[in-house]
Amino acid sequence: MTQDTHFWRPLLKRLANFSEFTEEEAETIAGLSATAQRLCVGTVLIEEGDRPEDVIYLVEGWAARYKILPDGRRQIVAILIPGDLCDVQVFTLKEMDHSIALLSDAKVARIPKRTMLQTMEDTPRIARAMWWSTLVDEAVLREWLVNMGQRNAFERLAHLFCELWLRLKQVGLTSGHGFHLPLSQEGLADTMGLTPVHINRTLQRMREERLITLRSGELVIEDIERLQKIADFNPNYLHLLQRK
Amino acid sequence: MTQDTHFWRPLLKRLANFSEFTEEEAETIAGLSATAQRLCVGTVLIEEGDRPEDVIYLVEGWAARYKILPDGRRQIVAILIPGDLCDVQVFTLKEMDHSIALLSDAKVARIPKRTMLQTMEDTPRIARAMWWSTLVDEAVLREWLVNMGQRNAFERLAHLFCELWLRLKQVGLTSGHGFHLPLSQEGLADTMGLTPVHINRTLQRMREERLITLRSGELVIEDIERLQKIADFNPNYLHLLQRK
DNA sequence: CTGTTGTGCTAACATATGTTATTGGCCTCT
DNA sequence: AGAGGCCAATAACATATGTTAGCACAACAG
Repeated sequence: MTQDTHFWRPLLKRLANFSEFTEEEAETIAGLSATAQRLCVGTVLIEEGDRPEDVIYLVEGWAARYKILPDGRRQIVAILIPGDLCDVQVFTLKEMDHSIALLSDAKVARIPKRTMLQTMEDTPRIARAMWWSTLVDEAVLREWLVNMGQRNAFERLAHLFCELWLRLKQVGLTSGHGFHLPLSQEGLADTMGLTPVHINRTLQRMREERLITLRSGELVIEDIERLQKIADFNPNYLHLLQRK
Repeated sequence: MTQDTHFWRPLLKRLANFSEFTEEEAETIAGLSATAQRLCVGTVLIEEGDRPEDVIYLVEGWAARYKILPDGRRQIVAILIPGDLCDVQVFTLKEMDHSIALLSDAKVARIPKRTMLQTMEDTPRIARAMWWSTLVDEAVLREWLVNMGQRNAFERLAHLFCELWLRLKQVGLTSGHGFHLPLSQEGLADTMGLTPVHINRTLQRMREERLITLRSGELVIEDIERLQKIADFNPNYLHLLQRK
């Protein structure tokens, strides 16, 4: 366990796209949990069928929501980055219909059910902001569906990179046009509904065309405008305030 | 405009999967709107970029959420059937990131923003049920993503048919193992991220294998167990009470 | 009655992506 | 220092799905 008062920065930054909080509200959020836990890559946070007793808050590191098919294939249906909450509403649905696991070593905080429900009841503005973030998650799912249904491998990967870059920038985790991407080519494949071999081919082409650099988990987007154009990337679905 | 006291049956049936309502609560829901409007196929209910002032309730007929790409391709990201609400939370996000249009002639009721917000505030149990239904919509999106990412055309279509059958049964719109399917092969293609030609091929194969009959918009599932097995259909994501 | 339009169906061919296999680099463990 | 494991890279080949085109039929409008 570690202590760190800056836990909640990224969440507050994200929610600020919905509404600014007062000092008091920010403190309420910061009071949801004071400690975080270090966990290592691959740790399964929540499993399909579970009825979790906590909301998990991702302080550092990446995680993924995914489903496994009977024959072992895996589809990642969402990527979680620092500042993301795993299912604010986890108590509304009776049972998890998917699993969540860490994509990298990470630091997570747990918010007990009671605390969460009480806070939502006592501070409607915070409750609304949390719901807002759930709705944004849903919007992202819709865009991913468009991505899978209508775009080819090249456009699809480009779109993912554009999205991740914006989301990471929002919480201050980019450096210039680059960021740390803790996903192997197999992880990317499971995200995009493609095979690792084809992800590799596609990455090679992106490098050839001088769109990106990717070495040992560090992605640099060399030409973001062209990448966005290729992906037909329109950030409206992220519902950010600053349309940039 | 027409009057009809049974408007709200399908919605109440659906929400019953979350919680039973008292007589009084049921009346509150029925009081959300007393009139419905007939509209014809293709009518666009809400367009990307809109800031709607009403929640739309689908009384009869089908609708689809979709996004259009710059080159005209369309991806359907959700199918709405009677009893479905178009965005309870429409006022939480500032702007629509997708459109909704009718897939058939339909009857819709409009619930004014004020009424909706007031009801959510006054009757927390109803509010929670509405949120529950939003979460189920999100779960469906996740399953669709798995469908697109991991299943081939045959399995994918099979999965869609299984889902639609269950959802329609829930609101009493099936007859035996059949139901009315107001989607052309092009509509199915836009839903599955495939071409109409390939949808046709796939339907032919389903007929050959005696899985379905489909003639002039009437679908009959001839062997539902086999279809579910092919699709690897697990209804848990619909979060129904009766696991059937 | 006749043109028009939408929809379903089929065929021949094109291509994006999957499959299987091999290789080499880089860690980590012993 | 060697053994084992994970990951990236590449090649040769297989196949699911896309593309383009054409025909038939029903619904509908003039």
